Amino acid sequence: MIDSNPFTLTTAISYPNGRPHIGHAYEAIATDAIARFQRLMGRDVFFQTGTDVHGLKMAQAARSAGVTPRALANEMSQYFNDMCDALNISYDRFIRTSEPEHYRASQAIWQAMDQNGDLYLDRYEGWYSVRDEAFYDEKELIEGEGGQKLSPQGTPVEWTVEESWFFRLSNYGDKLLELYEKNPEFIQPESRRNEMIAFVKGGLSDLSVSRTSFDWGVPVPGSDGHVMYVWVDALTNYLTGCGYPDDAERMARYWAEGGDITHIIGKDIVRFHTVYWPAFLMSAKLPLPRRVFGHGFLLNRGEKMSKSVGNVADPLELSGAFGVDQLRYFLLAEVTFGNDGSYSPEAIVTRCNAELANSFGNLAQRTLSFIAKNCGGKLPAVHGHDEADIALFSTLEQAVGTEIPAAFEELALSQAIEAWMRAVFACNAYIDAQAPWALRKTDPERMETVLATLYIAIAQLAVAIQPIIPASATALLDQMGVPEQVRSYAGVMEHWYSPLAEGGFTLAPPMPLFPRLELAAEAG
RNA sequence: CGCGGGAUGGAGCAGUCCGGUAGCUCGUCAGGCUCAUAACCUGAAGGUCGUAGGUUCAAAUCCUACUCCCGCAACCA
Repeated sequence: MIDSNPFTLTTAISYPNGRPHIGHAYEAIATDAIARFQRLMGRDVFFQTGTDVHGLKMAQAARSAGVTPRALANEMSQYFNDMCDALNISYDRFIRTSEPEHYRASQAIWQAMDQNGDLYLDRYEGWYSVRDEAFYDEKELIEGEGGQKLSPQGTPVEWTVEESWFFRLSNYGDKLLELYEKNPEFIQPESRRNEMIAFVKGGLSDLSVSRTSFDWGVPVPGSDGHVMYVWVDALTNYLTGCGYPDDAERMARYWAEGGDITHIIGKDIVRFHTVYWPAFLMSAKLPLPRRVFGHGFLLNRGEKMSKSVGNVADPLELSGAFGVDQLRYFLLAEVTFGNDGSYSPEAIVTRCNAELANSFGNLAQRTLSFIAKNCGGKLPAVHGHDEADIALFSTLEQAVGTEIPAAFEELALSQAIEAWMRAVFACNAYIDAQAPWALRKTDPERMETVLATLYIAIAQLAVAIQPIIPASATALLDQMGVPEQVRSYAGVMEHWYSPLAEGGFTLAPPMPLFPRLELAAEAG
C-alpha cells in the first residue's frame, strides 16, 4: 500500500548555543520544500532535523548559567524545535543528540569502526585553543602583544597533551576519491566537489575522535574518561533516526545500500559530511548517502551577518512581519540554491507583492471572484476547448508536469519557482486575451469554457507550488474544493474538474490569498 | 605567490562545465484592459557581459596576465 520508494532527507543538526537565526531557517525551509515535493511525488519520505547538543561550548555555557548541560541543551533545543513548527517544517523527527537512543547508535558505530581496526589510542599534543576547540601547528600560530602565542584566529593557546582515540582517516583517501569519481552527484554543488577533491588529494591525516578534557558527550565504549569528538556523534544522528543499530527493518527502508539519501547542509561543513562521514560509514560497513548538498549563506543586504554588527535576522520576526509562506517563498525564490544570497525587508516586500500577491494571488482572486459573481459560485461547464485553451494547458503541462518536478528533483529550487512563475504569467496573459468579462455579454458559453480552463490551470499551479508555500496553497485548494487525492503532480493533471463541477461544488466568494505587504515603519 | 567567492543594461540575478543571434525579475517610459489585491496584458528604451592579450570561422562562455570587490576572530547554515 505504501509506496516502496523511500527517500531519506536531513538537515544538518544545529548547535544550539544561541537562538536560531535566519540561516537555520533557510536550511530548514529549503529541506522542507524538498521533503514536501518528494511526498507529492509519492515517495515514502523520512525527513529529520534536530540539534547537536554536545561539546565543550555547551558544557561551558551551562556551567556559567549554573545549570546542567542537559538542561541547557533541552532548553536551547526547544527554540529550534519551535522555529521549525512556526515555519511549517514537516519534519518526521526532531532529534537531539542527548537522546539515549542516539548514545546507543553512536557507541554502535564506534564499535563497528573499532572492529574494522580503524581506531587506536594515542596522545594528542599541541597548541590547543579552548575558544576554538582546536589544536594548531606551531607554524600556524601568530604572535600577539608581548610575544604571547595566539591561534590564527587570535585566541589564546596553551600547550596541551591529551590522550585521544584516533580514526585512521589516512586509510581512506583513495576510497574517497573513488567514491567522488564514481558518484559525481555525491558532493553538490560542483564547486564544493572540486574543493573536496583537492582537499583529499592533499593527503588526509588521522583524526582525533575523542576528548578527555570534558565529559559532556557520548562516552567512548570501554574507555573511561573519553567522550566522542563531537563530529563522530553528531554525524551519527542520521543513523539514529533511521533505526541504527537495532531496527533492521527501518534501516533497510531508510538507510539501505543504494538508498536515496540526501543531506542538506551549509557550505561550511561540507568537509565533515563528504570526507569524515563517508569514511566513518565505510569503516563501519554501512551504506553511504547518495548526495550531500552544501547550500550557500544568507547575507544581510550583501553583508555577512554577525551578532556584533547586529544584523542577524530573527526568522520568527521576519515571518511574523511578512508571513510564513512569504518568507519561505522569498528565500527559495531569491537565492539560487547552492549560492550565497542576500535578503532585506525591501526585497521580501517587492518580490512577494509582485509574484505572490499581484501575479498569482490576483490571478486566483480575479478568476474565482468572477465565477462567484457571474456563475453563482457554480463551476462553469466546458463547451469544447479551442486553440488558446489547448496552448495554455500545454504550457501548464510543460511547467507542472515536467520543468518544476525536474528542477525540484535536482534541488534547483529557485528554478522550480521560475518555471512556476512563467506558467502564472501565461495564465494572466490568457485571461487578458480571452477577456471573459467581454464574453459575458457576447458568448456566455465561451466565457464558461475560459473560466473552467483557468480554474483547472490555477489548481495545477497551486498544487505545484505546495512544497514552497504549503499553507497558502492548501488554503486555495480547499477554497476551490480540489479533492485531496488530486493534489499531487500526477493527480492534478488528471480529469478531476468535471466531476467536481458536476458534483455540485459551490465556490464561496474568495478572499485575497496574499495581502499586499508594506514596509512597516520598522518599529524596531 | 595563503584559501575561496564575485565582477553581465539603473538595481538584483541567470547563463560560463558542453563556445554560435545576451536572458529573467524589479525599476523607467508608452500603449491597452477594467474581471481583479491601484492588481493584469502588450510594446519600448537601456548592456562592446571588470581590463588587456591569446585560441577560434565564431567567446560572457576556453587559455594567459592583470585590476577591483567580498568572506576567511567570534556567533555561525
